[in-house]
Amino acid sequence: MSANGQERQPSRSFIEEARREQIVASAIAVIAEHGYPAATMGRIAQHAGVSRSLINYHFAGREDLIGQLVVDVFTRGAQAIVPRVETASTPAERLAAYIGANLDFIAGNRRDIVALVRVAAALDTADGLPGVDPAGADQGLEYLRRILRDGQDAGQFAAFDVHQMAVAVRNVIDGVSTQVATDPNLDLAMVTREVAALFHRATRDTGE
Amino acid sequence: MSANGQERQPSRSFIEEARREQIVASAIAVIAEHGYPAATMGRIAQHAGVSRSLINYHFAGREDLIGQLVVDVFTRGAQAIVPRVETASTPAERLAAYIGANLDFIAGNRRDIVALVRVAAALDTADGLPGVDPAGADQGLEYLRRILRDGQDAGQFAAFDVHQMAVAVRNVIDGVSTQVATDPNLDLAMVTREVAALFHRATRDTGE
Amino acid sequence: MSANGQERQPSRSFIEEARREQIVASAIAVIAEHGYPAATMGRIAQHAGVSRSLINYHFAGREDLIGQLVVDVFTRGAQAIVPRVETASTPAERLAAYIGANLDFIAGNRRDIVALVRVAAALDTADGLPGVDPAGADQGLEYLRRILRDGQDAGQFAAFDVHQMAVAVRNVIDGVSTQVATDPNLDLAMVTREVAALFHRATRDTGE
Amino acid sequence: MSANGQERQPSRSFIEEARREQIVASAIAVIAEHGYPAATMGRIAQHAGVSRSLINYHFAGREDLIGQLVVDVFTRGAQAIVPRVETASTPAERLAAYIGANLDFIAGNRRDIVALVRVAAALDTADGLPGVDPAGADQGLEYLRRILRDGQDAGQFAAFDVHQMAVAVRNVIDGVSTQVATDPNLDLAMVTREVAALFHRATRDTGE
DNA sequence: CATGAATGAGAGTTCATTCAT
DNA sequence: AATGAATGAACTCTCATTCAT
Repeated sequence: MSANGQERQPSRSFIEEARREQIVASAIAVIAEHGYPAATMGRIAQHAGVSRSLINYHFAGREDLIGQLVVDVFTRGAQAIVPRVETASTPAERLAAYIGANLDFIAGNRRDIVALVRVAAALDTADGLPGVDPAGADQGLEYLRRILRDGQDAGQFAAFDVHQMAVAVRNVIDGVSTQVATDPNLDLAMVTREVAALFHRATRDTGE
Repeated sequence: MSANGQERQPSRSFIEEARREQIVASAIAVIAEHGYPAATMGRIAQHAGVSRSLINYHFAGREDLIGQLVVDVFTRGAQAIVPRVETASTPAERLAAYIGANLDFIAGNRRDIVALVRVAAALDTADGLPGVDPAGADQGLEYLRRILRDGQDAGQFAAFDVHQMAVAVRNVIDGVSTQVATDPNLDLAMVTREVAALFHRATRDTGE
Repeated sequence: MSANGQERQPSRSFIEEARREQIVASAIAVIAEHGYPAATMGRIAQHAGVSRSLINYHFAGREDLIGQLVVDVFTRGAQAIVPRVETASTPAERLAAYIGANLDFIAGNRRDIVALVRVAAALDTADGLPGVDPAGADQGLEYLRRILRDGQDAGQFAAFDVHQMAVAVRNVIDGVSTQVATDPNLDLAMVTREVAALFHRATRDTGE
Repeated sequence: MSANGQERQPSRSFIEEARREQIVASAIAVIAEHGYPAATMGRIAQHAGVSRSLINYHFAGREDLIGQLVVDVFTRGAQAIVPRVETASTPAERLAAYIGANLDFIAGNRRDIVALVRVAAALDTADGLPGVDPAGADQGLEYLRRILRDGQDAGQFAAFDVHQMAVAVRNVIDGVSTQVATDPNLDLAMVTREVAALFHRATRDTGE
């Protein structure tokens, strides 16, 4: 029998958990280095130094593995970002914290982010696949929308469409991920300042 | 002897040109409807009502076909956008015109844009593929950078990093393409107003 | 595109028809010689001297190929048997003709029969697969039942259960196929006499 | 060191014997319910509630397990059938007893029989496998042949070929197993009467 | 200009089996 | 006595591409 399965076994052995993480890490590495289409089970296994079968032993299949990868990076991202946002008090500070925390996370997890972006691009391209967005992404967006809505309610932000502004913020952040994928030497500190300033100007209420 | 080839044969017969366009159009349709991974040569051929072999006769291979697709949409986009930008006089108007023209083109060519976005996502992911960006995209960015630089030189725009602002504008615009791919009923007129306003506020010099 | 497909194309090219028959023949040969489980696509292709892909080009998949095999042998069998039964006039003669024609067909098509029997055994073992029986086999049985029923109605046959007798006749005949599969030197002429005599005695009305 | 092996270790511990029977029973259950091809080691282990490895610990391999299954059912069958035949005195009665005992055993052990039939079908199909027949089946047949030969010697049976008649009897009986596998509601009492009557008429000497 | 026939490479998955613990 | 972890072989199928016609 395999160690994975439809029915979640509540407890996974230590060694299994380690292998799963190792394999997910290999998937991230291969995707970041060679691109999503090149991330075949064979290459991932090779990178992990294990047999192809072992991946199918620990995961229900390719889809399951990729799904775990997304959950993995997503979860770590949320854990890094949310606390920082929560420490800020005013909406404007929260927005800046959101942007800063996101870009810091990108800076500290370049490969993971590159992999995530590429997977996301490939997944929402798929025919019938629900991808990861409907649940995860929209939940992330809502978090951002709330910050913006709070700012408008507090009279600190201008009268823009909250959803479109949130989408813009996310697109710019995600775009930085892509930049990172292309240029490994990108000065993320500078980028953070610029992006934060951009949206500071774009959101503040100037009484116009 | 084949009619395609890396080395551009200066003249292509009328019927050949027609076939090429027909096939590119089919590729666009299939990618837009079923996603990039599902866009196999077989399905594209089927949609075009021709044999698979014919695609290989008219194009040097899959890569060539996709490349032509990108060039095709890109070229049409540039032809629609540049003239509108040129009619505007001040940098702020030119920026607004750039955004408006882009989103109008997206609105009027939803399927082409969806296909382009999906291809781009898959391509910059590819291993050794040069993609289409290095040449095309950077050229497009430079056009945008010049608008912004002119605005700063004229003292109308604030002191932001020109490259990062240009990237942000493009990412927001490209993000709209993705939104269009997901939600076919998106109100693009509203989106255009919001995006234009966003970058108007983000770029203007407020003397701060 | 492949030459097979869900939608039956009414006309198949000559060369295609030839290839299909050749591949089916190879499948029969491999199954007869090495058994059904050993009849992988690879071995069938190898026996036919073609590539594995070609089988998938001409057939929709393994299932389709095996299905064609069954239909093929079944059809040839019916064409060999029915006419001979029809020339007989009395039910007893028709029953004898049925048995004789069946065993003659088995004798003349040993390998095909062996393959058919093995496939049938493997198929009706499969979990959800309808196999080939529901349609084909029951239709064959009904043919036999009619002969027996006619004999009873005409007062020539004893009062046995028609269905069970028909099943018995078929099982004995199919058993001979299995014997043939095991012992290639079986004297089928003798077997034919014995089986015919057996069912002659078993069916005739002795007024008991 | 494993507890199984080709070389029979004279004594098997109690617990080991219990495990072996449990596993064989699970194999029977899985084959009867899901068919032979679906009866993988994994599914058998799962049904038995043990690990896959344990099966390989108690048996020399898949082949060994299946072989034990056949021997198991075969042995139980012989133990149920032979005594009943031995109580009968005349050859005709013995033949009837043989048929009746066989069908009764089938009736009382439907699942085991279904599994046995399916395994047999798959096995005599196998490439190099000796199957179980050469030894077991022929021994069973010989038992039947002796009954028939005795009947002819005693002048009670007609002058048919003893081997072919024996084969026919077995095929009809085995065919009933297949019927049982297909139709769980089969009226076996009726079938027993019909089959017994069939071979009574087919074997008796009518002085023709 | 266009096609049908054919191929080879490679993908994901399943399975019986082994081995250290 | 029993297991979890791991493997290697094999299988079916898809796809871009080639070539003779």
